Amino acid sequence: MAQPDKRRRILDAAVQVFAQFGFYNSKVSQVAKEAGVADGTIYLYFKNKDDILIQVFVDSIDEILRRQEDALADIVDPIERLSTFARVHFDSVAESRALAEVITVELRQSSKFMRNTDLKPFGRYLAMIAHIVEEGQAHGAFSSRLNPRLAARAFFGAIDELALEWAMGRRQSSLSDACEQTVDLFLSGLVTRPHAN
Amino acid sequence: MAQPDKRRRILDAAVQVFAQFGFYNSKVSQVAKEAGVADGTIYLYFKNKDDILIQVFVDSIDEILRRQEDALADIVDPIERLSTFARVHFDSVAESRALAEVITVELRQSSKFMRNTDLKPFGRYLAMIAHIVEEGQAHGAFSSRLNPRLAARAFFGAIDELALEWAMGRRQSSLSDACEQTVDLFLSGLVTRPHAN
Amino acid sequence: MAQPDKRRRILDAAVQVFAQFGFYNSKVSQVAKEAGVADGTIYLYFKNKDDILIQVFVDSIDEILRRQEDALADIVDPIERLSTFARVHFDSVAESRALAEVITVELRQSSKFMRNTDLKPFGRYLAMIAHIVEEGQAHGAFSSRLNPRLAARAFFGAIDELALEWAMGRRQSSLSDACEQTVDLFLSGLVTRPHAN
Amino acid sequence: MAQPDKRRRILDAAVQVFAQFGFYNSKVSQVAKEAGVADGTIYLYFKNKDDILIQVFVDSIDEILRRQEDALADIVDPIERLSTFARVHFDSVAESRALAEVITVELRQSSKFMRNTDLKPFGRYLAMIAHIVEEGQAHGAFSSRLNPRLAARAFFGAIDELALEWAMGRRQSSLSDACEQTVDLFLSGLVTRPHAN
DNA sequence: TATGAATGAGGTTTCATTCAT
DNA sequence: TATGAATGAAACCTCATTCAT
Repeated sequence: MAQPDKRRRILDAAVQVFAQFGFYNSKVSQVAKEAGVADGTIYLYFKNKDDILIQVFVDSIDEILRRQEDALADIVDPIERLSTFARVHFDSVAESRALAEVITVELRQSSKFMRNTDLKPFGRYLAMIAHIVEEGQAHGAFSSRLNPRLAARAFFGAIDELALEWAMGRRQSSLSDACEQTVDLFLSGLVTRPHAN
Repeated sequence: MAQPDKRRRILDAAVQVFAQFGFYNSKVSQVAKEAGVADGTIYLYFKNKDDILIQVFVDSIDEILRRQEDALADIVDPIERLSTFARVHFDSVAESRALAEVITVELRQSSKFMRNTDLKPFGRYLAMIAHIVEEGQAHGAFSSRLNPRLAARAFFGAIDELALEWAMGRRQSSLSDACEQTVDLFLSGLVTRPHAN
Repeated sequence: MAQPDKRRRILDAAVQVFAQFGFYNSKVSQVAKEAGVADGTIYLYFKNKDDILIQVFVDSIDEILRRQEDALADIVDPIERLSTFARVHFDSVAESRALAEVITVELRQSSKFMRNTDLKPFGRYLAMIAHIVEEGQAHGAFSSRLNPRLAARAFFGAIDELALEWAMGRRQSSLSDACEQTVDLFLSGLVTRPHAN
Repeated sequence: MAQPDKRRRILDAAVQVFAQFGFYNSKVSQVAKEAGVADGTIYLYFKNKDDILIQVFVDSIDEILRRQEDALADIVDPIERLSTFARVHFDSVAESRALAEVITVELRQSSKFMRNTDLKPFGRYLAMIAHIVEEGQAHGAFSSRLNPRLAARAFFGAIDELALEWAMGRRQSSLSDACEQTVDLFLSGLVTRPHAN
């Protein structure tokens, strides 16, 4: 008792356990044990097991969204904005491989979750990318041929897949390399004229 | 009596059920009912519930691999090869939204599945893309700056994410558009000189 | 097909399988495989799984009863009759350890079987012993203090337990020794005056 | 809520249910109902259904072993020791016919149980008898012709069979009579000179 | 707030038995 | 007679959730 934030400890424990066993193969009692609380205590902070996963996701996306906003605040060049976005994403994922696995793998898993209105944060994340693309198009820096939402989705898919590869432990190069190359790949396709890298 | 291929009927039923409810929220008895067989019959053809999902995946990838090989057989131009690959992928996915959902969503879900040696077909799928990239680099058509495996993974992530968006029913444009734009995006990044589209 | 006695083969197979796995842990399909017949064939010769065990028992007891009757036919001395009985029992058991295990272990297992009227043969077996004791008492060779049925039951328990020990593979002496000593032990208690052995 | 010892209540319930229906024909839910607990509660105290039977056995043998040790503590005469042993055994069995049936019938049933190392208590029980015989032989009270382990096993078989007869409800005389006669029978065979009964 | 023993609904799986061939 | 694919009832066991303390 007396730990300042029990909710936080449960969420952290959940990330570890879900990453190792998968959401549906994880037991609430495992999470409780990892968090050092009683099983019943979980239900003082979360509605049910699903809710733990949702909160993990919401909290994580919120945190990354905050970081993205901070990082992008002073950048105006569209190309630099997109490349910064990718780097912040990779850096965030790199902080916790377990978290990366949970948000990229577990969450897609069920339409129940994906269709959940509480997952709007994910929509906001995609919208953020799309917005960067639109800005770039407005600036004339990005090709106007592309549908911003599709480009955003494809961009997210690419960086997420690379983060997943890294998280699953089959990485054959550093996250940093992956980041650079992905950005490179995409920027070439986006910019009206291939940027001199 | 009994329809000729009961195994096939069970797999098809499983795809429908898993797509609708998610693997872990699907009951074996639902699959049996959908397939029009008794619960026990499932276990004459599959080791257990997990095995059904694995076989869905293996069979599907095998089928798509076959299609890709057929489609690519006579194409030599690297750019065209990659764009054909993407189109075949989208076309395959378009055939069964349920199957798309299952192979893109359910399968990531558990490292238990992803690490399973039976899932080597997925590795072959990625290798196929990487190979196309390498050929392109050898031909001088694709930039040699890129790590083929990373590029393959990113490419797969992008097209898979778009297929997922389409499958999950939030598509705001046709699969066909998505295909075209993704290819466009990537090819611009890959080719040594931006191709005139 | 064409095997002369399929019923016999199924019974023999059942003895082997039941002895190894225990009745309730044996599968009808195992018995069928061991007997080299199809699962369904079993049901042409036996009402159900229980019936197989009952028939194993009935057949075995019938066989031993026949042997006992043959062996005892020409013996009149009560002491010799009892010692012969024990020897025939041990010899029969020694012929098939599997059979010994089935009839001594599996059959007690369920009151369902023990109370079954089809198990009368077991009653006949006990009655045979009791009869030998009664004759001995009439001849004045055995003490009349004893209740023949109790003595029969105790005698059976003793030789059966030794047969079980032997069958279960923890025997530390030969069946033959066990036989001799048991008879010795009992005869000393039965005879009006300790016989000179 | 919750009687002090739920484990005890489950064991007692199990004895009743197993005795009536046989182990393999008993359902865990029957035991739970008889014990007045939920099905799942069983698994807080026992690993699985098999474990319940094993614990019934281990607990019972432990209890009887304790009684035997108490009863034999002050007795030195070998003949009296053996006859006391038999009486304690019969008395223990007489306390609960259901328990008698379970420990004598169900437990033999499966080599899985008999070969289980947890059943060492049964070995200790046999060793106790063998020890009494050895002491008797050392004292010169019992014939040295006999192998103590064989005699112990035969003795156990005899008293157990009589206890079983009594438990199964076909008893034609009292347990007390059975006890007396068995002891009588055996002692006559064991003692160097027939004791004056 | 916190606990953790108890609950009990319900899923996966087994396997004796059937029956069309 | 013989087969063996198919059946489907039912049991064991798990585990998310509750609630008395």
